[in-house]
Amino acid sequence: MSDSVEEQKIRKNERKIEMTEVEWEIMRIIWDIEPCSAGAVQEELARRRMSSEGISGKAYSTVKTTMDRMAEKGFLQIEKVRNLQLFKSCISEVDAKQREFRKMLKRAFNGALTPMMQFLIEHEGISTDEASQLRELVRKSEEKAK
Amino acid sequence: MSDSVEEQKIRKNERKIEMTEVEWEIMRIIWDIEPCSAGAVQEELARRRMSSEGISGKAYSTVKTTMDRMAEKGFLQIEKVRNLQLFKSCISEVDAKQREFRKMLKRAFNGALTPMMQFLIEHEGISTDEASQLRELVRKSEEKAK
DNA sequence: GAGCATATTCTATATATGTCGAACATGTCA
DNA sequence: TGACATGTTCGACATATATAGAATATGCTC
Repeated sequence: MSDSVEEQKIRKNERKIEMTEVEWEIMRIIWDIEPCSAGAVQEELARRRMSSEGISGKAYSTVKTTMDRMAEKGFLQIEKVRNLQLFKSCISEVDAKQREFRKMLKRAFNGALTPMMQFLIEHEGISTDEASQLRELVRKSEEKAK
Repeated sequence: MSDSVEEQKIRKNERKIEMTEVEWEIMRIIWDIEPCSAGAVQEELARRRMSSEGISGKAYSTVKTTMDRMAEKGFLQIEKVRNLQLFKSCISEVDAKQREFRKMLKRAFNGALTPMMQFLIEHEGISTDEASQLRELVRKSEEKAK
């Protein structure tokens, strides 16, 4: 029994949305320069990759295809101006970070913050500086909560 | 110009190793009951999925295929006993957590801890309880570092 | 030794992702 | 108006992942 087109669409929209590495690279650029064309993103991507890791960029069509797919997934929004397309983000940076963080937390720490913190201190070599900074942050947040 | 088989193998081994969601599910079980057979993992997976999310398990062959691939990737190790295979983990829980955490940190926070902490306090609604617990942890870690 | 239970291997499909070339469209400027 | 620069669309292929049925092997029990 094959599903109807409708059912497939529903499944498609319901499917868990995760950003891949390349998608993150693109999103970061979009957040910086939106609204922008695919070409602009492709160039900026090449620039960043070159300067940060010395690796080559990607072909225009590669970037464009990825961006089109991101639009389908609801990460991006396309606005037509004449025959051009301008891309804008549909999710905020905060939102994306939150999703990424929570995914990690769920996978690796059963969704709980405290065990993660414990882990950080035990295994991630949190520096004294970072620790006191952290303590400061926590103190402030406690104050604010009062 | 196509690559030689050797080159393909090298690329294969060099490729970035990430655990997918299903692989995490399986790894968690392995860490708990290793050394173990694929069948045992499949049964335990069904049990956990049912009790935690009320969703169905997966066919034996699905689990087995995934586990074989995990062995290829170096997550698992197969030990033959007669005609049976016993699986063991090749990476520790700590190691896996570390990888997952760092991947998230790199993607979403440019690899730096402090911005992540800031983010947590601002957006993840760290509770007063968690905050003081955290503060306690930090205090202890500072003492130890002395 | 025949058959059952269990395990392994092989094969196959669908979807996602990464990658890109080629063809086609169109606004601009000499 | 015709060439060029820039964009868009289409199609294609490789690999990864998720999924699972079918065929095959084999140890054990009666």
